[in-house]
Amino acid sequence: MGLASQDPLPLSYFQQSDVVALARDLLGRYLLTEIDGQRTLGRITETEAYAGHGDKACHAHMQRKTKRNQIMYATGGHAYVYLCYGIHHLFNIVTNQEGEADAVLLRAVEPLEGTGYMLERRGLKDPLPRLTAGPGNMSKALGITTALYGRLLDTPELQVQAGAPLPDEQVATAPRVGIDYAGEDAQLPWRFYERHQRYVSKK
DNA sequence: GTTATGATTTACT
DNA sequence: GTAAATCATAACG
Repeated sequence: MGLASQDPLPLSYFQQSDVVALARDLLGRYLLTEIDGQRTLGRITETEAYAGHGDKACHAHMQRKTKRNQIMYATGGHAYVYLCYGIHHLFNIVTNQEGEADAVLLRAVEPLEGTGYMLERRGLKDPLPRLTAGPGNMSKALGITTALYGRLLDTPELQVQAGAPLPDEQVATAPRVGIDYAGEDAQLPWRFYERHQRYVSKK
């Protein structure tokens, strides 16, 4: 099995102030989970940036603070997981400093390790793209649920490793998905994904 | 207390 | 193309 193990990126990485740049930079890096003793590793292929109070698509728009989104106001490096449509556990990484409610939504990974666990969790026989493409599918494959709400991303259970950042020519941008209610902010090109990659939710 | 709804996915016409 | 699934949270009264 294993690729050589890597150290997790330090929490300071997630405390950068430019959430859009960070969403782009996360492409190509490795997301590791070890839930219930099941180790899975995926290469990040799709992300979206949510820019705190000034972003109409963000749960923290206009400084909105609720029980659900309060962790967005913590320091970068916390996990923000919430249940969407009563079914899907969507996984975000909180970024920036305390008081700045920015986050990056992780939407897809390419399976690298523990694919058997991912297939079992998803009820699939083959590693079709939908195994880990799409935020709900990705979380389910990696065992991420709201039980991880507020967890720091520097533990054996949940971490991001350096991986191999993507060169610009392999990065595509697009408007974010499923936020038509956000008016003009729905047009912002804050979705990032790897070109020519099958483990991506939409072209 | 009651109601509306969603940063989605899947199945079906 | 449309619709159902499914429920914790948020908004409202």
